[in-house]
Amino acid sequence: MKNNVTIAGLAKAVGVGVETVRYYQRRGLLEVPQAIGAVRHYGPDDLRRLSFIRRAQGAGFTLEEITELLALDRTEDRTRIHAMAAERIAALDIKIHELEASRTALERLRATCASGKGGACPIIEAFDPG
Amino acid sequence: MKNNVTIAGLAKAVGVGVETVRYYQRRGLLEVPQAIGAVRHYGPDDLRRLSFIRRAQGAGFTLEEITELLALDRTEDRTRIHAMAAERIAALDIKIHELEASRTALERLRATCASGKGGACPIIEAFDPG
DNA sequence: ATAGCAGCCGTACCATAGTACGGAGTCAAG
DNA sequence: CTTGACTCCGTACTATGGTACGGCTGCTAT
Repeated sequence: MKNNVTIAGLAKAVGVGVETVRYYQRRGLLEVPQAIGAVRHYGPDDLRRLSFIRRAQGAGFTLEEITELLALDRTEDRTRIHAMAAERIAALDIKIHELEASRTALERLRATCASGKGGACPIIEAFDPG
Repeated sequence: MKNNVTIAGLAKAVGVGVETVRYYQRRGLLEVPQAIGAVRHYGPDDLRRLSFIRRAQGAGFTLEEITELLALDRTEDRTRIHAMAAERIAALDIKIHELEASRTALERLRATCASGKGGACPIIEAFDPG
């Protein structure tokens, strides 16, 4: 488990900014590693943790929830983890359906307004039956 | 086209707060109707417009984009409308796939951590192959 | 006619998730 | 042994989309 990159390397590996990493440290999502000399060095653990944060955000968890998930990872409170996962899946299902409905409405709008000219292209009505 | 509700009625009809309606007025998304006496009254047009704003938000348009859409509704610039719809559909497709991938990962996590006790319940790894 | 709720207005404040900035220290190469 | 890039740190600022507050006024019911 060699610790060999500094903050910029870590950030780049996950596609975030240095300031974002520091922000996560401040919020307690990432721990601040021991400095070798005056500069911190990061290893694979930090990388996996940071990747996880990003993916969890993609799943719709807030940073606060992710903080809790990371804490749960240490305690292994399965009940709570299970509940949080289930809750998020339910929210995702709703969201996905909403987005699909929006997509349908937009597709309809696109089709209606595709022809060159003349006639109605009713934006406001486009979402009505959605 | 009778104008018969005040701001609270309008807000309630769409499920937003009065302050939100006022906020949209300030941003130019909703026009401020003529006051009858000192109080504004809102009609079906305002209702449709406000509903549209909410639905468009649901489709992922920002308030700024919605402002543009509402302007386009007057000019009927089909090309621009078409482009905005297409752009948003593309973004929705990406988003929907992301959420579906997240859902799969969460489902896996939920399954893994469902059993009562013992063994790993690896939260951080849950999203890895996702 | 008067209490009290609604509406109106401007301004201020909130949450979330960063992003920027400026100064000081540090490390590695030329 | 200096230059330049990078790090560290605290603080401040940003964007987005609201939400709250307080003073004033005017409509309505009792």
